[in-house]
Amino acid sequence: MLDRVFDPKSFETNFSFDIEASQRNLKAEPFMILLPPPNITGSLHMGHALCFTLQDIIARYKRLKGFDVLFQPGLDHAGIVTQLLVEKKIYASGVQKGTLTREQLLKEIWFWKESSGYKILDQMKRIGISCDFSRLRFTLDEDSKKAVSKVFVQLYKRGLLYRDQRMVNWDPLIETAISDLEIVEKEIDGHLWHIKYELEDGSDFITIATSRPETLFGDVAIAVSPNDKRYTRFIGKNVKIPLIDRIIPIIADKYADPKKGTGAVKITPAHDFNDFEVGYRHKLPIIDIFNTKAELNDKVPEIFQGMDRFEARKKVLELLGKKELLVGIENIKQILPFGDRSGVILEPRLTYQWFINVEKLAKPAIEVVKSGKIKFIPKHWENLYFEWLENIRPWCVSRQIWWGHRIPAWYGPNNQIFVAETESEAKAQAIKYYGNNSIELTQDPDVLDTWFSSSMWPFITLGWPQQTKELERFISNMIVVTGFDIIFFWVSRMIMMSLFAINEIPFKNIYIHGLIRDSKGNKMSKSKGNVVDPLSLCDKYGADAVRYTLSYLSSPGRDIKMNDQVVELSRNFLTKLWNVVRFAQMNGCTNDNEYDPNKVIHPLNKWIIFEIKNMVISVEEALENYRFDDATRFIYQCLWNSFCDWYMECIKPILQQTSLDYTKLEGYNLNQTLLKKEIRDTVAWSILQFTKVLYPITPFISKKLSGELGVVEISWPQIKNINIDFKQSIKEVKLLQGIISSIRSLKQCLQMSVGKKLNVKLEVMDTSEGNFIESHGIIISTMANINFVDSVNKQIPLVFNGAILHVGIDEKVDINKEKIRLKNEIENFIKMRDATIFRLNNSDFIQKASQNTIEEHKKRVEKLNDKISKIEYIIHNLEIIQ
RNA sequence: GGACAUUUAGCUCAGAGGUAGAGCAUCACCUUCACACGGUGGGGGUCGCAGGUUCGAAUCCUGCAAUGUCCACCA
Repeated sequence: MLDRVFDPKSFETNFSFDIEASQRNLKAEPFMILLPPPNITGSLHMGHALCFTLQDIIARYKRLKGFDVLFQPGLDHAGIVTQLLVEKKIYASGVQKGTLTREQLLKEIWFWKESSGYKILDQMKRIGISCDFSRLRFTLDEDSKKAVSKVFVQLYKRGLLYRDQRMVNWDPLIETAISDLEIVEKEIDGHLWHIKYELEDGSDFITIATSRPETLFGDVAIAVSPNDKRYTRFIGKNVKIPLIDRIIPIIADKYADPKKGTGAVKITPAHDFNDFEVGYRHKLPIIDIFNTKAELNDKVPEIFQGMDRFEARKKVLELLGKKELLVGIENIKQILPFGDRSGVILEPRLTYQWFINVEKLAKPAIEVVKSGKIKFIPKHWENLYFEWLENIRPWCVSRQIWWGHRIPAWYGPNNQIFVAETESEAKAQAIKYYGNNSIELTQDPDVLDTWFSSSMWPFITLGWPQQTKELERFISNMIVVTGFDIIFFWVSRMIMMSLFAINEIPFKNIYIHGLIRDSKGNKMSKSKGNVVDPLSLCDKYGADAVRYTLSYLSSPGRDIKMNDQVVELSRNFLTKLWNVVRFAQMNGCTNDNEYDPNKVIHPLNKWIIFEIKNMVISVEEALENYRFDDATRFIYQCLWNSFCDWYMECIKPILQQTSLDYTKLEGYNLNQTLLKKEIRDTVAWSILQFTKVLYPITPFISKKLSGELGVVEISWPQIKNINIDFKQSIKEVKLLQGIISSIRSLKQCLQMSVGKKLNVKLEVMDTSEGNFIESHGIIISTMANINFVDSVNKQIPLVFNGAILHVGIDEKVDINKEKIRLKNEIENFIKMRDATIFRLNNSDFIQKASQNTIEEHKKRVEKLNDKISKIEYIIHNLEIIQ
């Protein structure tokens, strides 16, 4: 017997889903869910919980539907993040910065990974994610390394990957290049300083505006617009750079915008993307004044050398001020690029890096989505995908850090590059090239962008480059579930790489879920302190409640506002379910394998079977379309409104009765014992259907409760074989519900004294409905809390098909309220009826509306007329009493 | 500057060319034997605004507004 109190902690931790997650059926249709590998530095946040839960719902549903499901977990080595974290730890322990060798650092990181890198997997298990943990993959394991090298070489051989000296975004804290996607732009309050540059001969000066005065040491020209009359006379003359008096030319270039600043702009090719372009056009030199940490180098006067860029700015301004060359300061809003990992302002920097010419890879990737081979759900995310791919720029894939896939490129003495999967192959190439086998090769010190290996995740997890059975079976039969924020980083690159490396689409569907927000709709962030921790929610309400909430709130294209209150709702629902099973146990309802829903006789049983069948069909349809919200809602409504509020309440009086016998009734042929047995079996059967459809969403409680009723293995409901004719039963139960609701409303309106039962005289017409009402009187009297009597004095008649219920009322009761209520009701019905009649009288409507619609309208008028006349009858009688 | 999304009850959100929905909150009543994390009965909305298409628009189209997000640019 279940505990009186529903406490998820009492059973959730007892369950493990490892076995079913690893069970495979090679004869069944394959289906894979591509789990985005969390970082080894990660711990489970709400976004993970959402993403993984939705995937787990799909995985479990597909398993129940008989698919061969592969749901494989993985971990991402997360280059920069992990290296920063471990370095910080090492430095905190007293090690001097910069003294660590590459080998020492890598050893420390591997050690850290083995001791703390698996935390998130346990947290995933806590929320019931049923991956096959025996197939765990890591983006930096040996097989991944082989695959990464192979693809790198392929790209290189096809000319899609190259090494080049170009301007890149440089992170001076981590001292590495990063890709365009790793930039976060932030608006800050900045200044525009106006600085005088004197002409070489001292005869005049030109004033430029800059937000970065410290870069003047790297200036190589002043540019003005060729159309700017203010400056025409300066073009071709030379100026002296303030403080250092180096001579540079004034040039005309369309880049200089007369409307911006002073119209004259200093050109510093080494430290600005646009200036680099201008410098290139005018064949100007490039003077890089920073080291890798963005400290000033030996290209500047000695007092500035080694100075940080911001310190240098202050000093430059101070000196300019003293020389009266600083002639104005404007306050401006600036949008500056920050490193998303380091949080510092990035510097444009000219370096040698490896780039992928993604433009070529993008074309087929656009095509597979345009042609519908790959679908985004919701569809509108395609726009974002296309927009990015159509304007894509080369992807800088090299990083000047140590933790990651080492670039498989080696350099000979004259810097000749040898790209190969292994060092010995590179060596072989070198021997051929130099005709000499005593050549020393040095491997490129850099590693690849973490997203390079992530982009290969769909096929490296399946064993590529080996042609495994899994690869053949599951590639292209996948769904990926993720957030919109990594469509660029991950999704699009996986599509490009799969098409390139294995010539297959990696997956068919991309489900893009919403963003988790706090209850006010703000993004969750540590700095705001509004982060909701999924694991503490699990501790408070249970993992099932958290999962249920996420599923319930996952409407396509909408963000999820998460707070305790919504999880409470889920917990309440699960409590309800828990108590339903307690009821079943108290009434001896357990699973009977002989039970056949097609053979039930009692209309209530037929009706609830019908309701459940419909619910299952709806849930299936919803899940097939990834409408987790709908699926959850259908189950909720069926369990709570149909099963608990009506079915269970109706059968209670029957189970408690000792003298009820349906054998007399035509077509029933149910004696007391058989009837109760049929009800108990239907209760158990119904609950089991609920545990089945809920299993993908709330696996813990489903498993627990199903077990309580004697079923250990959970399967998807078999409802296709249920083919009884429900029509009559639905009609009867609706009649029953109508009668009960009417009496309840009436009673409430009359404000009868607490707990007092109404006396009702039942007048039965000799019809099947009449007989039905009479024989189910026990249900009506219990549910509506009335006594059936032979006669009543002062009464209100309630008219139904087949019977009139004369509701006896107290002499003192004020029936005016009831009259007002009924008059309002009748007014509404009349309005509705007249609107419908008006439409039917409209010749355009009759001509143009569909036949079905017209029929519906006619039926509606009939029904409304019937209701109206019944209420009129009651009002008429009320007036007589008065 | 460009694009996308959102706008429906006090709140959170479904819906959708033909009678405006749910949960929470609210009001009234009820400790009845599965459940007060419960039950019963109520109240509450010109579906952001303005046009258009249609017999009929909350729903389709156009424009606008507000909010959010992304991309691009900025001396």
